Amino acid sequence: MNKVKQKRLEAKGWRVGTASTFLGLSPEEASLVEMKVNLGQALRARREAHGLSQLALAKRLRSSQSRVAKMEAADRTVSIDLLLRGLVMLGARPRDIARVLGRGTGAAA
Amino acid sequence: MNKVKQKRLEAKGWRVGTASTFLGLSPEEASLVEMKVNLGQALRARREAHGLSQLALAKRLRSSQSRVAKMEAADRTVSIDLLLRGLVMLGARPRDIARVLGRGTGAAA
DNA sequence: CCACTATATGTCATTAGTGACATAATCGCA
DNA sequence: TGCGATTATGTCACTAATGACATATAGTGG
Repeated sequence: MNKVKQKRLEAKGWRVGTASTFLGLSPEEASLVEMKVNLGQALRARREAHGLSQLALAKRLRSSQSRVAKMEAADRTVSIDLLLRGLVMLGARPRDIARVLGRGTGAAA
Repeated sequence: MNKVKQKRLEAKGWRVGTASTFLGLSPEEASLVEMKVNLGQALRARREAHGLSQLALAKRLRSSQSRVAKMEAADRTVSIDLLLRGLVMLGARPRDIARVLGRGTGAAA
């Protein structure tokens, strides 16, 4: 797991980083969180590649800046559905999304 | 788009199949529906591979038989989050899910 | 035919996700 | 330094998703 991702998780209280953690987080839950974080990062990357602010993207999504921020941060209150909608709105096709999901953090490996 | 998938979509009123349709369904929405249908099919395949009934899977998911049926049918009322939870619960890893999402129906191609 | 099992479909109360807003950091840039 | 733009975080009313239940529709074996 890379530094950036870990920091992001810890910041949101996912309790991921330091060795003893992952306690209380089943492998299944970990998989889902991992996917969500990857999608959040991909969303940010795409948004920036499009030269859009969070506010600008929010308008396209008929959402709000704060929610976009939470999407990129993989906040507990954002669904994967919403992340996918955001990515698709930024031109991501299913195969692009597939590539993002596949990005291993080395969980099982 | 293959026959089975199309039948499934039409049955649920997604109005997909016959040439003139896809009207009122934006490319973005189509992408999302397509992914959802693929996930539903994958869920059924995995469940059957595990020799589980919908009811048995429902118990593992702490859900109900009816909801599992709706998941596999890609019902409008089921979220992609729920589908992913189901798949992960059946042992699918992110890379497995990625493969499912990537299955093109020829939308953009 | 009936009994049993599995799946499909509709409805509804409870819960979780959402958009919107306020506010606080953060980051140039003059 | 302050100012404008961008991003982060907390809260809340409203909406959509969920589990549960009832019921319907196959299919299977007596």
